[in-house]
Amino acid sequence: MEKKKDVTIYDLAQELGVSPSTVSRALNDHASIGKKTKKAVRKLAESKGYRPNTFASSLRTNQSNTIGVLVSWINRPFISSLISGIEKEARDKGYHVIISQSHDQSELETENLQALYDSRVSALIVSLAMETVDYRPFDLFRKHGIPVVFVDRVPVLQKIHKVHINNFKAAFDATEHLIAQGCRRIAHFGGARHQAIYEERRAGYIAALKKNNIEVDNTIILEAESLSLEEGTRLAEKVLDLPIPPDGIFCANDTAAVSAIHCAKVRGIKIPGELAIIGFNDDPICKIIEPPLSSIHHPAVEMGKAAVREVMSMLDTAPANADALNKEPSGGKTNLVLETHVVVRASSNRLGA
Amino acid sequence: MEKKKDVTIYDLAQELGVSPSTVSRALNDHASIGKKTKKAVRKLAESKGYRPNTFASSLRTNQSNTIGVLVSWINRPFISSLISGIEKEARDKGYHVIISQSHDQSELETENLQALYDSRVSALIVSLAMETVDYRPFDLFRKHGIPVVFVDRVPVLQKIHKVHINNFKAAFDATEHLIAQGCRRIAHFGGARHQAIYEERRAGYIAALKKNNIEVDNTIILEAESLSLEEGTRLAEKVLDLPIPPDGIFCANDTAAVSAIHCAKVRGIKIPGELAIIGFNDDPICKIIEPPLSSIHHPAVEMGKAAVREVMSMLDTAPANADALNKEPSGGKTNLVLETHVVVRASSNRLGA
DNA sequence: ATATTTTGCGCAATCGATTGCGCTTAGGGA
DNA sequence: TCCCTAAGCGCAATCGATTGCGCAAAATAT
Repeated sequence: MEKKKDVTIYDLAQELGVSPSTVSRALNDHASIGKKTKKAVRKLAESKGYRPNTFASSLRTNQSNTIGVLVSWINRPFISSLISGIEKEARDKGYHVIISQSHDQSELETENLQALYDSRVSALIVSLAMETVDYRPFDLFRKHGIPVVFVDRVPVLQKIHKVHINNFKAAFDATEHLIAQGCRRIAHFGGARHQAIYEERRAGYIAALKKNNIEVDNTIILEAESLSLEEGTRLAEKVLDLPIPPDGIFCANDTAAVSAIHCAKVRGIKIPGELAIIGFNDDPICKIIEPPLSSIHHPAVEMGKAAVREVMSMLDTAPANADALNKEPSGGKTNLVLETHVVVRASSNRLGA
Repeated sequence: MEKKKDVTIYDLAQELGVSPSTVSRALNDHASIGKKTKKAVRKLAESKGYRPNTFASSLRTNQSNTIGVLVSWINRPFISSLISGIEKEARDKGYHVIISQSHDQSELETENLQALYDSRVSALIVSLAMETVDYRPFDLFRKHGIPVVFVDRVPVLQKIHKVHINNFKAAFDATEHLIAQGCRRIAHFGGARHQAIYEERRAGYIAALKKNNIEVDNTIILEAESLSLEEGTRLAEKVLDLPIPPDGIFCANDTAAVSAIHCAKVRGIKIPGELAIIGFNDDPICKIIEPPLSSIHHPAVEMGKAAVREVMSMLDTAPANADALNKEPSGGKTNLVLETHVVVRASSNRLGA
């Protein structure tokens, strides 16, 4: 076993008979170093297998070239695709990605926030925990000029950077789709209303009803904590037990929609004939379940990439956080809205178009 | 906006009238510091919101408290659960997790390996890319005494640390289950054979046939590159087009099994009556598809956690990689095999047990 | 009361890369 | 030929935490 001490710029400097500063600048393509010197340094660095010590560099420059990612659960279809996109885009730009999950709990979220801050991430990409209503923990980053970009589950604040979709419109479209299929009594299974995305989906749903002169009936507008399979089942049974059950359901996620389909099938209710159903997210299960589930397609991977690009541009304009004293650090705002569209499948297709 | 210079141990030292060394040792609970001093230091650190600079610490100690994770694709059910487990266990032990994906390409895998090495991860957890047959790039870590633990898709080497399942047995069980259900002509959809897990599953399948005196027919043992939905469909059509189609299929993953189910249904083949099917992984879709898909349950989250625990114990026994000169660094080996079990669902349940 | 440990801390070097400032030398202009 | 500019590099400090060695004061032994 070799004792393989890593080679440093000092080793290179000594071997070339120049100073470490020169080596450093040569490697960083600094303007004040001669062509031939640069070439020589790089060649030797290459041949000796020099690898910069990122700790030393980070210590000096106080930046890590790392993007922190904070999400609820990694093992959810939408989130894992989001992260996949983030990782790819970030790595292409020479950044590392360090992840952590909040398990949808605000407390864990705050802890992880602190940990990510401690590890001096260059920037942060966040999809909020379901519980979160207090955004103050994020000020830690704002105060230090560290870019924060929210994705999907974004706070209801104006002066922040966010990458998301138009939930109102998507929900509106989904609902109008059901209406177009002839539904006149449409239920809605939503998520916690303090989370903007769910409130907006609900609002879009209601707007669509109103526009089409359909009465808004609160007895068929239900709210779930987590929209899990179990909760979906509970909600589905609730509305199907009603004296006048709905003839359509718009679910704020696919999981609950799947439960609804199961429930309906168990009861012998015809889908979409007697009950049309549409979900949200376009998870893989949509194509698997029977009947295939209509849904709102969500550009997960692209959202991840877009978030990274957003982070990069923020990093460019508001450089080192050491300079963050005078200029409002991430004072600007962005509101990147990605496109969604209704994916019509058998669960809601009555017209057979 | 505050200029908020981070507080350092020097600040604390000055304010307390002690030396930085004392502060450092007090914070690290070093034995040679008095009780009262420790208490005082900690209290001040707390009140001033001191946060250690991990770069400085890492530079000095040459270790990052970070675990690198290298997988094929993050957005796959099994992998995302694996990572979820890794993240949780690692963070509980004060480690960060930095992830990267190989997209199942050896080249990208090697690149990411280098990047992870450059970022001086304390240890590495890997699930191989489908393509990978050359394990030499991993020597980089071995040579420097950095623990490497392989998970699930592990190399066919002896002297390494791995956490996986008994693929042979799982496949054997799956196949025997089909046999027990009365199947006598069982097809197998496998993955690339140079990947041990697929070769083992294939071997387990064959062993089960032989043990039950069933002829091994190579025309119904197929191999796929990636076992995707599309490939699954292709393979399914191939065997169902045969003069004597199979009465059972054991798929090396659930995705391909889902395709098989679809194909069979399209052709009006009764499942499980005329064709019993079992998959592998127990992905969420198993419960969703109709009929529900039997599968091999894979403890994904637990595998992730186990891998982290394994890494930790390696870190304990073979401490700093600076000492790695004399003692064979990660010279030992581990072969942690987690339990799997057959989950019987309708797709293979002919006896109605 | 003197000698000997033990306890508690400080000094200063170190980890490797970065960078402001200044010096040297080559080249151009008058 | 002399002065000046700019190109090309080096010096040394710096980032913040860690640690081997050494010293002084307090505690215990003789």
